[in-house]
Amino acid sequence: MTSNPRKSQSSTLKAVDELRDLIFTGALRAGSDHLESELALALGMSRTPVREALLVLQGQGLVDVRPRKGARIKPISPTDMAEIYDVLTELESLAAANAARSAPKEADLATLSEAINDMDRALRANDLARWAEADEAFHCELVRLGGNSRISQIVAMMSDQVKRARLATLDMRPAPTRSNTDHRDVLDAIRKGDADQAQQIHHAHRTAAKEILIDLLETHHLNTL
Amino acid sequence: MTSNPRKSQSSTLKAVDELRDLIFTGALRAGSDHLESELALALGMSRTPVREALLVLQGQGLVDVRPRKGARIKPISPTDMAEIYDVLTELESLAAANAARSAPKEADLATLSEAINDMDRALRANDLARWAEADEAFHCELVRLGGNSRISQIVAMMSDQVKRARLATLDMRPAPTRSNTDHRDVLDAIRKGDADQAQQIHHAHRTAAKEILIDLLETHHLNTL
DNA sequence: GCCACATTTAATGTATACATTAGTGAGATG
DNA sequence: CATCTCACTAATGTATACATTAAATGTGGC
Repeated sequence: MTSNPRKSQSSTLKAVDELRDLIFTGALRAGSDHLESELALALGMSRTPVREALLVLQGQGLVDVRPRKGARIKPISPTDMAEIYDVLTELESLAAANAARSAPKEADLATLSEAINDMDRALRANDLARWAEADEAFHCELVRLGGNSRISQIVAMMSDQVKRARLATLDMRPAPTRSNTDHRDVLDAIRKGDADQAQQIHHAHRTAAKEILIDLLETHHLNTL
Repeated sequence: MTSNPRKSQSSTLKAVDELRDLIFTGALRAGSDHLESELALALGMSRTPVREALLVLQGQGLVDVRPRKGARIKPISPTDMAEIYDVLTELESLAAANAARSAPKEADLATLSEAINDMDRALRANDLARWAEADEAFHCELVRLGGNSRISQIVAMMSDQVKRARLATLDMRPAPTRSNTDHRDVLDAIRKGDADQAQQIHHAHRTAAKEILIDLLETHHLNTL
């Protein structure tokens, strides 16, 4: 029973998935233009599902569909990064507060705790890619615990928009050891049910991350990642 | 030169506009299902642009496309309302703070000020529909002044999701006179450049609105607006 | 009379043909 | 030589034909 659930997906959904992958990995470079027919050929399907997929991706802020110029893979500027991190900061820390207020049982915090441990292990192994993965899992789970599905959705969308830029700058950043202390502190605050503290710590955590990233982009003149 | 810009729009965009109108006015009732072919017939176009429009509307959280059951107009429950207002509260008050920090000139605040006056006039004339319109203009402009385009986008999307429910409950609510004092206070705080105060007042303003609405929905058992 | 299964059907999913149109470049013209 | 026009091209936008498939319906066996 190793059936691949993707097998039964519609071409449109497959196109969305595959295009997202191509965008995240940089196979479709930021700022580049792509005709519908070109993408259809590459994905082995007709233009119809590709068009539909591009509409979806446009809704997710990943591409701009520009008639007769092709779909442009949206680049991320330092300004974009600042906008997105401001949204993430605000909504994630609200989620952290709500998570604390919801008085979760220890079992509910297992995933969060595991993500923190994963980050520790990844850091010790100097495996930044794996650290990034666990970091994303942490933030995703934290927001889920907040219990607001719209916040989860928005945070996922904003995270996707900066995913490429985050990966590209991963090895330019100082080792995120401080980051993990923050994560543990947030978890502790949630355990204690201290909503204000959870919110405050997470807010500071994200604000710091924002500043590091923006500085990085600006000093390296990375204006279109 | 009274050319209608809509005239040149694609069918897909026209379909998006028209379907949104039908949803907001309630012509397409919350919770109802609609086949692609039915909508295509109603809009006088083929299924292709209707399908594309439905994908866009699904991205905006206004419909759910469910294979073989038709597109369902998403209803709003009290829980949805709470989720959405929490997002609006958080992001709008951040925008208010940023607007205050941006030290806008008086001319930049003209639209905001005008919206407040409109609300006053509408209240005196007992014209709730016009008050609602001006209220929306106020919130929209406030967020625009915050200078974060993603916040504008998200706020617009969340507002759209509750638009029907807000209109439907308009004449059940107490006269929003307190609301307008809040608006003026927020504007004053922005004028003074007091970011914290702007944020705090607006936060309280939205939180109060949330509680009034949720109470209303629950006492009237309006579970699927 | 009820359940399992085949058959039908109605809706979506996809490909393709066709219509439309923005951009391009050649040629004429000042 | 610059520029304007017009036809052409290539891309999107739209309709339609066709493939697929989930649900509904009926049929036979038990």
